[in-house]
Amino acid sequence: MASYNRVILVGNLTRDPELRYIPSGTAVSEIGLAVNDRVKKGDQWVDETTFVDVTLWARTAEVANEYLSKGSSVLIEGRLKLDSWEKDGQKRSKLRVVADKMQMLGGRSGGGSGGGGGGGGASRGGGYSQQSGGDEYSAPASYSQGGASAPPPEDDIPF
Amino acid sequence: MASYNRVILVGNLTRDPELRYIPSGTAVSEIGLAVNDRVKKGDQWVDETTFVDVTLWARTAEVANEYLSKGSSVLIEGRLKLDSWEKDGQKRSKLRVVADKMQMLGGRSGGGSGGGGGGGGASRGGGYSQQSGGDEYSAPASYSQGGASAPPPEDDIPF
Amino acid sequence: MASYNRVILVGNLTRDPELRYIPSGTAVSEIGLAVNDRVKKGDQWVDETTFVDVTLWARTAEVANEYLSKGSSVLIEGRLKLDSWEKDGQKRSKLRVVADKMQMLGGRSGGGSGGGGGGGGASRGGGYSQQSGGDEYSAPASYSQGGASAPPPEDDIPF
Amino acid sequence: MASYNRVILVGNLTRDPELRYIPSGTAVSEIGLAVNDRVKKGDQWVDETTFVDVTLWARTAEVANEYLSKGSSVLIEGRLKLDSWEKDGQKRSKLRVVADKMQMLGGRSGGGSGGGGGGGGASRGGGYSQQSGGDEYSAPASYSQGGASAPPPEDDIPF
DNA sequence: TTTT
DNA sequence: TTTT
Repeated sequence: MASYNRVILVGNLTRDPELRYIPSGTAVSEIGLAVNDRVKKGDQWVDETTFVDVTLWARTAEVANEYLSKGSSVLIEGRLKLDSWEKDGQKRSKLRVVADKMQMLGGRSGGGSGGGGGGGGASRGGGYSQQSGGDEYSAPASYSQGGASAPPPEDDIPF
Repeated sequence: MASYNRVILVGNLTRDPELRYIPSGTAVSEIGLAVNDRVKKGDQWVDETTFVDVTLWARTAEVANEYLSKGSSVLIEGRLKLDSWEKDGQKRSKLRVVADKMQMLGGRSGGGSGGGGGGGGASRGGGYSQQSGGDEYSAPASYSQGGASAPPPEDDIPF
Repeated sequence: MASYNRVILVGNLTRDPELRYIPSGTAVSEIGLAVNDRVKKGDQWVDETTFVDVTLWARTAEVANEYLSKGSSVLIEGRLKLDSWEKDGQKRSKLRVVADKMQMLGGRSGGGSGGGGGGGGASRGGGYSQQSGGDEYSAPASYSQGGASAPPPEDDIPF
Repeated sequence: MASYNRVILVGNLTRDPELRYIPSGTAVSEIGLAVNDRVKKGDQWVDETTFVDVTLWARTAEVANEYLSKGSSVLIEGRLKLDSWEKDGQKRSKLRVVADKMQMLGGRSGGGSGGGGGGGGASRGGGYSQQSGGDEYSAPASYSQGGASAPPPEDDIPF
């Protein structure tokens, strides 16, 4: 039972974040990440894009919703999670990433949110956070791994 | 295009490795990993198992085939890869891990390898490698990321 | 200001853990880790050992103290931290790792834990945690990153 | 002997890279990284900067030298290495990071190098690499882990 | 469903 | 298809 599960990704959002709240009031956000690797296939290097769905919780979800948009560059640290559900009597499952940390990277800030900003203890550093728009957030441990359990039926999953 | 893609897992094999050789002669091995996390769901800790398919290449594939078996404990470092294929005119895809490194962990050595092994420059350290059965292997960079491209049709994928 | 700091190590303890409590009552434990890499130097592979000091906090510190001993195999996830101090009017500093997670690996259980065992919500799974002694612990976020700051002068660094 | 050694950092260069060539002709570059974490100390969040010296080899070293400068934002993947030397009859040692991969992050591109760039198989993608200056490089396995061994006495460590 |  |  020695186990360890860690994923670290840097990529770009394939769409705007989708934020919702579960009944307990905890925020959840889903983002799609495109990660572009350059890998060796046979004897030549080719670009290969990996699309990964990422779930963010609590404050991290809200920050993502506020500051990220389609195209944003972001670093995600989390773990692999296997979602399972039934469809037409068929068992289906899908790997996703559940984020523990999210770090915006300057690269395509987009419209740049503007207002609000941080609040609470999650804001980072002093003045420079405005200039750069790059901050790291991580949910309190008690939220970071869920809170909701509903396996998303996502009827419209494309694969 | 700033991208980064890294996965680090410790888990147990759900089945014996399956080794094959692609036409170019490069070895490929598939293993199934069960990773047991203890995560917080709402206000209590629950066990959650994530099943991940891992592809190993070249020497690493052969070492896995020789020394690992169902139940073996192993650390895998690699990257997420999205396999895509069509089935009944439907696009399907699935995340897996392509390993760069494999490190056996003492824990359930199973039948214990047996013969020879190692060879070449890949054997690690001196006498202690026998005792522990724990060694780290990584394929040469030129192999580690593929060589074959066939998207496994895997007609019998269970999800 | 975009920053990220992550270290993942598997190695063996170079000495028994040293546990103490800071005034606030939080547990701190120091362990020394030996990490054995096989690296390429010029055209041949050589063994290279890296010695790293690791600080563990709170429950993780206590678990380490109870279950680990010299020689134990362990996986540590944490971050690099630069300790700074003065000695003879000279500024000195030293990198160490502050652990967020600790995962015992079966490999050299040593004298084997013995008493007590887990307690509270931190114990993992059912009966098997006794058998194997391998479990993952992580301190609540509120502890995991410090609380004390005293830069250990460590005059007696062992290398 | 089960060992694993992985460090992943995102930070900013504290100075311009220093490039040199070892007798065999292999390039080596040294960079200083400042990693800004926000960590909990007692009951409040404080900023904490960790300064880390990073060694890059071969093509990665040359790319760093060409595209990075003081202030640049970069992601480094590598391993911890303990350099040891004697000074005044005293054994000294110091942890550094030896990079396997380097990924420039848009954030403070600086003057933007300009000319030439890329070359060979290491250039990434098409036209966009010029625009963004953000690419990932990794040395061939045969270089990535050393070749030279000279332990830098670094009398002038800046902290 | 895909981003740069 | 699941391991401990």
